[in-house]
Amino acid sequence: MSSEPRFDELIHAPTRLSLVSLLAATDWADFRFLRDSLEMSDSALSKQLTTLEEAGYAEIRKAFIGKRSRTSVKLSPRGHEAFAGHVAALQQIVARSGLAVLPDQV
Amino acid sequence: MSSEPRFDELIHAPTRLSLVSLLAATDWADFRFLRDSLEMSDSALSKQLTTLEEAGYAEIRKAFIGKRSRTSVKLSPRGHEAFAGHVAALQQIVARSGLAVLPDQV
DNA sequence: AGCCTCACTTTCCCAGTAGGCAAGTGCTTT
DNA sequence: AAAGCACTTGCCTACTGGGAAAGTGAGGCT
Repeated sequence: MSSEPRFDELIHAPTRLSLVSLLAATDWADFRFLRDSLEMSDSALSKQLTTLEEAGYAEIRKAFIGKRSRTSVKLSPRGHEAFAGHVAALQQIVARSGLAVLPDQV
Repeated sequence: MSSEPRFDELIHAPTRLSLVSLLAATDWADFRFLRDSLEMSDSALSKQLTTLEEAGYAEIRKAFIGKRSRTSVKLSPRGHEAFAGHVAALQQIVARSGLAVLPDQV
């Protein structure tokens, strides 16, 4: 299920690439988990999540676990699409270097 | 010969990633070839090449082909190292998602 | 009620970046 | 002498990401 290559500037930015990649691997991931895994500040993460949400790449859910609020996020289908497309674009770029032969999930 | 993963911000920037990747595939590449392949302006390319040179990632050679000057560039060993390291870092990041940038080294 | 904490969010600010455009450089050609 | 080629440099503007700190809303404590 390889997507069409489509370089996505929004996803490419270093922190977002890590973030999206992590989200792609999980279902709902919660704020603290992401913040700690990526070692970023609350504000930086919050802003990036908002960015992803506004792009339609992520869904943000605020739920109450017990009495404390917890924010969780997951990639939307569009987010998954975009990520896969971006990775395909990276493959294509890198392939030019001879470093990699395109895998194409043979 | 896979390098140690080492995310390189300098290489990561979109245009430079394409540029370095292209350089990694060639030996000496000339200015016009790069400019046309990457569809960038003279000034943008010139600046990026200077950036790569200052980082020690590229060598710039000005030669005279006939009577006209030609500028060519090639990745230095350090540049190759950094690029390979960066690709490995991307691979590592993306691997978390279950996708792959590189085919082998599963 | 008033104050504190938790879990983020938002605002303000700033440094860094990339690229367009225009002018400059060095050499050659007419 | 003027124009052209092959870049290079300077100027400027738009945009970005992150730190610091104040703000928000719900729950707890006394």
